[in-house]
Amino acid sequence: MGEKRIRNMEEFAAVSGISRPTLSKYFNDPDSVRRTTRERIEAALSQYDYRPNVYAVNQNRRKTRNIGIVVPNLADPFFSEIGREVELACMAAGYSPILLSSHGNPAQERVNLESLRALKPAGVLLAPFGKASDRADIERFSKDVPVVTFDANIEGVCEAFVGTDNFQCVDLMVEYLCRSGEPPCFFEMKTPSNPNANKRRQAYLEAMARHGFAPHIHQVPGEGWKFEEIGATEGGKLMAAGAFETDTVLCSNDRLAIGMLSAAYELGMQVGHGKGCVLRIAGQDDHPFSRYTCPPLTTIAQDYGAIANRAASTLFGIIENETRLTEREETLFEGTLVMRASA
Amino acid sequence: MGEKRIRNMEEFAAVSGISRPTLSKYFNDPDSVRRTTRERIEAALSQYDYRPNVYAVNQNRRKTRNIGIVVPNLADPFFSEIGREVELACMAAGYSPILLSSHGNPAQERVNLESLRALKPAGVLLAPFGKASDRADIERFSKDVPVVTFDANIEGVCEAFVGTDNFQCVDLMVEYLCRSGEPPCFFEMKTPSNPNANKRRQAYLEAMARHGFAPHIHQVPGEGWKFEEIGATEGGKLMAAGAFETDTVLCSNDRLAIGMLSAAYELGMQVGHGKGCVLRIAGQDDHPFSRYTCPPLTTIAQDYGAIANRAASTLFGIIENETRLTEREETLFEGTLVMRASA
DNA sequence: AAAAATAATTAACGCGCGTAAAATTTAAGT
DNA sequence: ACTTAAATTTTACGCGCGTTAATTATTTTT
Repeated sequence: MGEKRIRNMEEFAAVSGISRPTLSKYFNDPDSVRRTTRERIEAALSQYDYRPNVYAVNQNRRKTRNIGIVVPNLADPFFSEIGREVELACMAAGYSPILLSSHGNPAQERVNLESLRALKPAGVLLAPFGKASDRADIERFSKDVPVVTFDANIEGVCEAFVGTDNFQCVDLMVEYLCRSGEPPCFFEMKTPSNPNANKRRQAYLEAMARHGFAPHIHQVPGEGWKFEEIGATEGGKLMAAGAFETDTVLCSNDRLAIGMLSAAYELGMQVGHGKGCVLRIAGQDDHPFSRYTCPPLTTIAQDYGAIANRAASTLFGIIENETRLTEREETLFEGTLVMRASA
Repeated sequence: MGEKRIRNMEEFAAVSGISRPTLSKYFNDPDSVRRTTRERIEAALSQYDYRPNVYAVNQNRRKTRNIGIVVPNLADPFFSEIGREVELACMAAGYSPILLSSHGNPAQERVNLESLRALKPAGVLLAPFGKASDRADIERFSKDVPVVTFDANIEGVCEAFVGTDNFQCVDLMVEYLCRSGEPPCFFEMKTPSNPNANKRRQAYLEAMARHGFAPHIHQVPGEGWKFEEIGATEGGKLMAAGAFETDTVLCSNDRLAIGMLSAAYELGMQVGHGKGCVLRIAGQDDHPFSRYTCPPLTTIAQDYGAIANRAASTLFGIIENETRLTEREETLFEGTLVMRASA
C-alpha cells in the first residue's frame, strides 16, 4: 500500500508512468482509455491511493456529476424513504447525490435551490411543496439546470414529473371500502399545500359518484406539518361529535390517519372491521409506521422504488443526451391496496 | 438588479471599483475590511448578484467551511430530528453542513467518512453506530479531521462526546415505575450495536438494586434496524407466553416499545395504568411518534436541541482555535420523564 | 498640519486539474 | 511488413480564487 503520499495528478503520473492527460481521461471515464492502460492505472491506484481533488475537478469541468435532491421534509419518514431510494439511484449511476431537506418550509426550498446553484449540479430531483412552492423561482431555476419533479407535480414546470396515480389509488380504496362495508367519508386538511391532496379529493368525488354514493368531505383547519396532531385533535372532535355520516373514514394521507387512530383510542372507539368495531379508518401512502398502529392501518402503498428510479433515470437521460425534453413527460405509477385491520 | 452577468471576481472588481484582493478578504471575512469599503462592496453586491465560485474557493483555501454530519440512519425519525438540529447549528455559525446517512449500514459509515475526506471538511459531527462502527477507521479519520461524536460514544476516540446520561434517565424511569406500580422488567435486543443500550441495561440493574427489587432482563434475537418489527414479534411472543415477571416492561428504546404496543393490541392486552389494564409499557428517547401510539407512550425525553448545539459548538471551538483538545471531553445532558398513558 | 498607523491597490505566482494541438507511439487490418 | 486508425505523450494554456510583497492611498494620532 501507500508508499508515499501523492499530492496531485502530476505526481501520480510520475509514479504510475502514465501521462497526466491520459489520467485525466481515465478519471472522467475509465472506459475511454485502452484496456492495458486502464489496468496499469488501476494497478498503480491500488498501490498509491490517490484521488483527484474534487474542487479542482469541478472547477474546470463544465458540468459536475452532482445531483441535487430536494425534499420538503426529511422528518417525514415518507420522504426520508423516497429520498434514500433516489440517493441510491444516483450513486448507482455514478453521480454524487446531495440530499437537502426544506424542513417543511417553502422558503427553505428557495434557499436550497440557491445553494444548489452554487454547486453547479448536472441536474436536480425535486419533490416540491406544490402550491406552496415558489413556482416562478423553480421555473427560473429549471431554465439553468434540468429538473425532474417527483411526488408532487407543478403543472407545466420542469422537464418531467414522476408520481403516483392518485385517481387509481383512491378508486382502488373506495371500491374496496364500498364493497366491504359502508361507503367512506373523506377526511383532509382545509388548506393542503400538497397537490396530491387536491387530486385525491377530486378522485374521491368521482369514485363515489361512480359507485352511486353521496360523498361526504370533512375539511379541518390546521397549518404546518404536524399532521398526526391535526388528525388527532380535529379528527377527534369530529368523531366525538358523531360528525361522520358513515362508519368509514378515508384519510387524505396516513399521517392524518395515524392521528385519528390515536384519537379514536382515546375516545374508546374500537376501529376496524371485526365485531365490536364502530369505525373503519383508512389512509394513503403506506407510511413506514402504519404497520404498527393500533389497529394496523389499511392503506394504499406507493411504489417508492419505482418512482425514485424512474425520476432518476429520466434525469440521467436528459443529462447524458445534453438535450432537454421536447415535450414534458408525466409518469404515474399505480398504487396497491394494503389491507390491514383498520378498514 | 442584475445588469450583466458577472463571471468572476475580476469582473466584479471592475464593476464595483474594489480591487480583487480586497474582495477576496471581504468574502473570507466581511469584518476584515474597512466599514466604508464593506458598504461599497455590499452596494455593488445588491446590484450585480455575484457569488464566489465555491470550487475555486475551496481548492485554494487550506480549510473549507464545510462540516460533515454523519448519522446512522435518517429513516429513523430520532436521527432526522437531531440531524436537523445539528444542521441548523452549523448554518447559524456560518458553516456549510453536509448531512449524510449511513442507512443503517456500518460499512456505509466508512464510505461516508471517505467521501467526506474528499470534501476537506473543517470538522465532522458523527453519531456513530457504536460497537458496529469501525473504531480504527474512525480513529484514523479523526487524526486528519477534528471529530465530535454525539448520541453514541466510542470510548477514547474523537475529540469529544455529547450525549444523554443514560444512568440518570433510566434511574428516573425506574424510580417512577417502582413508585407507581410493580417494578419493571427490561426488554431489549440480544445484540444491540448501540452503546447506549448497554449503558441502559447496566443502569437498569443498578437502579433495581438500589430500589431493592430483583431485575428481570429479557433479550430477544433480531438484527438490523427494524426495531418495531422485532418489538412486535419477539415482544409479542413474550407477552403471549406470560414471560414477564411483573406487569411492567421498560423497553430499551421507543421503537421497540412501539412494536410491543402493536403486539399487545393484537393480543387484546390492554396497556396502561388505568383500570382494566394488564400491562404497563415504557420506552426511552421520546420518539416523535410516541405521542400517537395507542396508548400514548410514557418515555424519557432526550434534549435533542441541547445535544446538537453543544456538539456543534464544541466542534466550532476546536476549529476556530486550530488546536485539538488537550483532554477528551464528555458531556451528558439529563433526560426528562414524559408521562403518558402507557405506564 | 505633519507623522504614524492602517487599509487598499498593483502585480504576480500558485493551486490541481481540464483540455486542446501537435508529435509520437501502439494496435489493427490486409 | 506496410498502411491506417486509434491511443498516448508533450507542451502549453486557462479556470477562478488565495495569497504575498511592494507600493500607494487613507485614516488616525498628537
